[in-house]
Amino acid sequence: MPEMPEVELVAQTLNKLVGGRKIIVAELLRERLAPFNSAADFAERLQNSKIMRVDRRGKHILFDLNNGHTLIAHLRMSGRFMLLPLERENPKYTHAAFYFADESRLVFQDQRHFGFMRITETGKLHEAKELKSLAPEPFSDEFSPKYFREILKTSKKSLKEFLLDQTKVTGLGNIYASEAMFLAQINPQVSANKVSARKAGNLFEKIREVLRESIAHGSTLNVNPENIDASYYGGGYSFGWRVYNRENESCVKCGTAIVRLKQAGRSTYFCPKCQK
DNA sequence: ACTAAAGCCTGGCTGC
DNA sequence: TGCAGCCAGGCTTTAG
Repeated sequence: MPEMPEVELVAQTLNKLVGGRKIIVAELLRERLAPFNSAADFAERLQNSKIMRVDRRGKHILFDLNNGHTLIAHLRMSGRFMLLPLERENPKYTHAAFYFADESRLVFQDQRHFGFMRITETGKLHEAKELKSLAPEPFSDEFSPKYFREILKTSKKSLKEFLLDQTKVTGLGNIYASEAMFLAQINPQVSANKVSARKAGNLFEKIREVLRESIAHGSTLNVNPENIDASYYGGGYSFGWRVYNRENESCVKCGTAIVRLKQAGRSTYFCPKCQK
């Protein structure tokens, strides 16, 4: 569900809330959450490990443990973390729980069961299949206008589908892909390899802009530990969408009705006048 | 090698 | 009020 800015904020918040804390006991309550680790293995690798820090790669959250392991977690559509006091019961759809010495616990809750976790050796983290084919981080030097122009040339997919491909560009999801194409005034149906160098350069800037803007909005929110994803469910950025979820509403630039179309089964929103 | 569709799940909303 | 059908910000797997 969340895209890169939301995952970034969740990771930052987790780092503040549980970074430096030691997991006394871990429970995998739904085995399929971590299909590559048995429940026993999962519990054993986390037990008595200290969370050194919490980071992000793409839309993955990484818990760096002091025992040579890293817990990879992906929220997918509906996953969320909550830090609960002892007296609070696990909410419905709690699939994992990590207990700390003060008896508070971090739970992972996921209504739609799409999220997943995996514990891997930190030394082999870059080999993990979830991470190894991800494109460079959007704010890294490696993700450059030149990289972006050249990778665009390799794909005949529609620009929208291309932007959602995490091996080409990492971090964008359905919302920010639409938003970035609107700001860059490019039609989402154009083939990736047909985007001109000038437009590609512009889109590159707009991708960074929407991500930066969203992080800035979310980070001003007061995040409730019991709902660590509050930054995007209740957050301010959803009010700032220019085209996303605005079918038939007026374009903020020219007043034309925003159009929704389906690409690869997903909704894309765009202004047919501004994005010819 | 590509692309398209199905699949994983639950729940909320819309329209009849 | 009930119910069918559609929708959901992600990603993988299977079929073609």
